Amino acid sequence: MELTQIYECFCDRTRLRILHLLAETPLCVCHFQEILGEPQVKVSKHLAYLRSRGMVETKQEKNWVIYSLPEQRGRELEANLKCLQDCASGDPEFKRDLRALTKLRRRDEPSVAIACC
Amino acid sequence: MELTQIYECFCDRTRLRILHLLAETPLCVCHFQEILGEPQVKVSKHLAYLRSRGMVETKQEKNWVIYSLPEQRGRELEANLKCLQDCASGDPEFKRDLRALTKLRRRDEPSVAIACC
DNA sequence: CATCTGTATTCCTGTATAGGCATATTGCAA
DNA sequence: TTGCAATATGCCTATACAGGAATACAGATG
Repeated sequence: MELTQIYECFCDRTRLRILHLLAETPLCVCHFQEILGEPQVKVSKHLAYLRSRGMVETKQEKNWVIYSLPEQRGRELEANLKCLQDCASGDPEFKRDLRALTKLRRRDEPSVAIACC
Repeated sequence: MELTQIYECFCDRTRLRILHLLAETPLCVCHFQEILGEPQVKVSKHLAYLRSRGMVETKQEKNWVIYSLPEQRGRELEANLKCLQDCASGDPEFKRDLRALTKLRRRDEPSVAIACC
């Protein structure tokens, strides 16, 4: 994956929030909708953008599509994801997202990524 | 500086090469032209882009304009610049740029950033 | 089959950029 | 002053998104 492609994926706030969440756990579209508070189209399009660039992978689970970070990540992607996590730790919005995720996981325990919505 | 703004600056190869060089030393426009092998307009415009976003600072030195990274860098910028340096170390083009810089500095010693071209 | 749910896509409009060419600008030197 | 060197800017065209509205599609369920 080209370095600039990584940064192209990173240069939108919604996509950053998505990737930040995915660093924590795989998620389906409706989870993103709920946590980010963004309309379905917007979320879906950004996910498509990320997928078209190999930044995320998908897996069909019944009616849902589960997004996750790729299993195999290049050195550069790995470094930048780590850097993002570091930067995110000081940002109120990212922290809020993480709290929302935690609450949602507690609610849906134990099968988060399956019976997701 | 907003995190996404950093990534917007990072998502063009020419700008990445510029920033990678600036992490080493301040430089004037014609140095960039020479090292990058890109036309003056292109270099100048990318530098203007970076300056308009506070990613670089300038200083007039006689007939030349010396560009440098800002003295004060936020935590996020610092982290991402470091990450960029790390990623660049494995990229042939970035390495070539660095070699070209070294050669140019040797040639222009000792007053690199002054009698620059 | 009919329908519902979750997700993707198409069409549209507005905005941002990339990069080239020509030209402007600024400071210095003869 | 005239001219040159270094740099910036305006105008142009092509391309890429962002985001909303409406619609399509696919799988599950009744």
